[in-house]
Amino acid sequence: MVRAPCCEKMGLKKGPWTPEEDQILVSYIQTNGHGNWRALPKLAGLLRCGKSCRLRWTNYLRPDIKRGNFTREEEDSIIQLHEMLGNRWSAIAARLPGRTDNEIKNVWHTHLKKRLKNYQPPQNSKKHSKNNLDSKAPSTSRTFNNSGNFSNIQEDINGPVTGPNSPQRSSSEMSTVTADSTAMTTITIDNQNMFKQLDEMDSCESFIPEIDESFWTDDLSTGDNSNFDMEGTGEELQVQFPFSSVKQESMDMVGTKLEDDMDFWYNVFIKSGDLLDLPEF
DNA sequence: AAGTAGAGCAACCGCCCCACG
DNA sequence: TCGTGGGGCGGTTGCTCTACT
Repeated sequence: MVRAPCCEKMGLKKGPWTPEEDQILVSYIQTNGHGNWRALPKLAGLLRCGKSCRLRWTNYLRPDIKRGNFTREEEDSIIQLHEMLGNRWSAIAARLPGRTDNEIKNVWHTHLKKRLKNYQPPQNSKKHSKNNLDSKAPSTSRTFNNSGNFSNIQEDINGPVTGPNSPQRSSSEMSTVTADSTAMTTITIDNQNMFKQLDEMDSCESFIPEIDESFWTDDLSTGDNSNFDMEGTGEELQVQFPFSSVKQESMDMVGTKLEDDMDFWYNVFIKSGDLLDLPEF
């Protein structure tokens, strides 16, 4: 069955909104609320479809929208959240008060992608052959490199990571930390668990610590290996950073800024999986 | 000053999810 | 249980502005 269009095309206006239309929409919603978007334009006397009204309201007219340029902090947050959530713009927007998904999406495509590209070093894609990755596995393989950046190898191969309810997700819950002897440590993340964790953390505003580039380039550039005390398990996990990184001393996830940051990544990369499969280093 | 290219951004399109009857 | 419609989301388009030649 062919679905009827969301609005009658004939006679309805498209394109940029005029100040008069904005005024009508705002005053109507302030008086009556938006209720049924499809019925709203008729009731308000607008020659627009409900979808257009909803978009205009949510992306531009809503009183709680923060206008103006994005701050460096906001941009950093977007980058971090995008690493975790992928193109789930609404989920990212939910963590940035006053910003809309559309705005974030635009900023990403116009500014941040370029910004990331500028310091994204070349990857050795041979290290991540498709054979090494279950094509149906709900995981994203991220590779730390010498600059401390990481890229989404799995996304490169299988397309973008989808949301937590995507039917493409399988029930596989394996998380792995692997390393080769040359240059990179690859951490395969179970997205299903990760998203579940993120959803659980929605209410925790302090979930994401401030991490700037110096976290990677300064703090993690002095050591060789690191021992992580697995939180709550008493189990010690040795993670080798072949880019000669992390401080030698044992880290207990509390205290210094470095340790707080590692706690964050520990939550994202390690704790998100139920199993750790640690091959020999 | 005029033409062109690129960037930025608002808005649209089409698909998907979910509530409801 | 299934069909339907509304709302939400991500991708894309196209207009406007600005910088450059």
